[in-house]
Amino acid sequence: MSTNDNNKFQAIIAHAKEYGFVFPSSEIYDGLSAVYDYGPWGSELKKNIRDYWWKSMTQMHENIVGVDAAIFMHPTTWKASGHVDNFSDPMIDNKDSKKRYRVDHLIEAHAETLPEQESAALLSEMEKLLAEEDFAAVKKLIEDHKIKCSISGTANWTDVRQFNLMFKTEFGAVASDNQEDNIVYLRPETAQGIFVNFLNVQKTARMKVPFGIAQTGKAFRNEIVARQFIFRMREFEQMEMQFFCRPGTQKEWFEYWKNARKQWHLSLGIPEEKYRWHPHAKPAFYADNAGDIEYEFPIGFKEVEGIHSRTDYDLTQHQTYSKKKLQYFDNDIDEATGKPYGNYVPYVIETSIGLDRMFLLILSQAYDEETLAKEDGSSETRTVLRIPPKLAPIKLAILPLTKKDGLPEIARNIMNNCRDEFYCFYEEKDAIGKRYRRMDAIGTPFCITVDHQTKEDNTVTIRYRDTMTQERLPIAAIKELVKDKIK
RNA sequence: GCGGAAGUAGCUCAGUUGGCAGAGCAUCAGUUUCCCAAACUGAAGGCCGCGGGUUCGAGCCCCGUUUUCCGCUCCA
Repeated sequence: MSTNDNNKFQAIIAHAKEYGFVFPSSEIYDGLSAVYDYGPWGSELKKNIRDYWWKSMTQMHENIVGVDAAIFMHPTTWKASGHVDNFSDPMIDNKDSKKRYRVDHLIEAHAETLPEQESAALLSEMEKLLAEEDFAAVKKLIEDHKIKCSISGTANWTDVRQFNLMFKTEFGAVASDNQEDNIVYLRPETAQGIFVNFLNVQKTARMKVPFGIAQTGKAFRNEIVARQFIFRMREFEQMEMQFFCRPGTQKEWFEYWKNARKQWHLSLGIPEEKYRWHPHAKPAFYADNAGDIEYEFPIGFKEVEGIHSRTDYDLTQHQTYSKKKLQYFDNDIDEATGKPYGNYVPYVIETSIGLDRMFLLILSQAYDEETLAKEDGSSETRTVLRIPPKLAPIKLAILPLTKKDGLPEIARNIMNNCRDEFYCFYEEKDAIGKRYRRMDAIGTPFCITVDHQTKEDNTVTIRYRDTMTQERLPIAAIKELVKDKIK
């Protein structure tokens, strides 16, 4: 990462706050670490990205429908998904080397150096203590076995700490005698809300495999370190689609979605060379193929979207834990046997994109400090957000050149005529140049200016954000022109 | 969580050896302005992150704390 690019990242963060896109959460109380709020133009931009994704998934695919599942889910959901067991790893730090270890990895590595019997005894003791969450005893176990850090060679350890990646909260007003009964989790991914509704959706919307279920919504992960602005937050929004297909066809569907998702990104006019496909060398245990779509942020190539072939893992797990059949009866004829494919648990291809990351992607791609040569030979800087018009928070600014001679009235009429189709913004304060630059800074792609000629022939000028060029056009043509450009 | 740096007006930043809290831009009111951050006049804006300490006196020195950034660490 070059210093320059880091400066650009800092500039984007400052710009996002200054112009009402993203604020630190609870800022008057000194903020809350790694939590952010979206401001007036940020919430519009975020909504537009979400809408664009939603429409491209549901409206544009006859075999994909949406759901909006609750954030709270039955606690067993997370036992079935594996999050309860795999999403909390006790850690320990060596005070000398500052190296952090997962406790189980540290002890297992030591066990491998021991004779078989001792090794087995150590591991069973470790598992017993971890299951009881007796971390003081786990630390004693490490000390008693004189387990050392491979870097510092010392056994100078911190206490064992647990990092639960899922947030817990209490459910219901009255505390139960058994507190465990009251615990619910804030979902760490939206996907499970889709899986548990698999049959509800399939039956009620009369979907036939292959089909997909889309969902957008908040998810929560108590990251050990959450940083880099809105790139890694503890509360974030996902846009996920789970695509259910016949077992054996998952490879071709994986390729299909990998390509389709790439095309979605390119449809926003973002250059292909800013993207990279990163295949996972070792996919998670439940997946048979996985990879990420990475984008070159100012802080380097980072994951924006993951595409995973999740096999039948999730549905099978929920089937086991719920004791409910989660199968699909496929009436299509298998050419190999001449009979219907029959009952099976579908395989799943997941596409999962971070809405906040996509937001940061759009900002990173759009942010530009353009140097303009002035007539007197000097130069000035124009800060402009080249947001794709279809995603821009404000589509059209309507500006009377002066605030008298009846120009504001004409501008107001144009505003009233257009605002039901797209987001318009009216402003009569300050010199026209300053108003143009303010619109540049929040990414408004088009500005209409009403001048004295308007009173004579009902024409106005339209000024384009990216080129700063202007054209004259009749008032009657404005609405269609903008609608066409934001399509 | 560890190490380093930083926190002064809405924003960007000055602030001398420890001696009255400052500028530009932005904001508000008014005048003037016919196309790219215009000019003039005036106004408002501050617990100098927070809490202690040293001192006659602290934005400045010391300790603690918090937030942010950078580097580790972690990451389905």
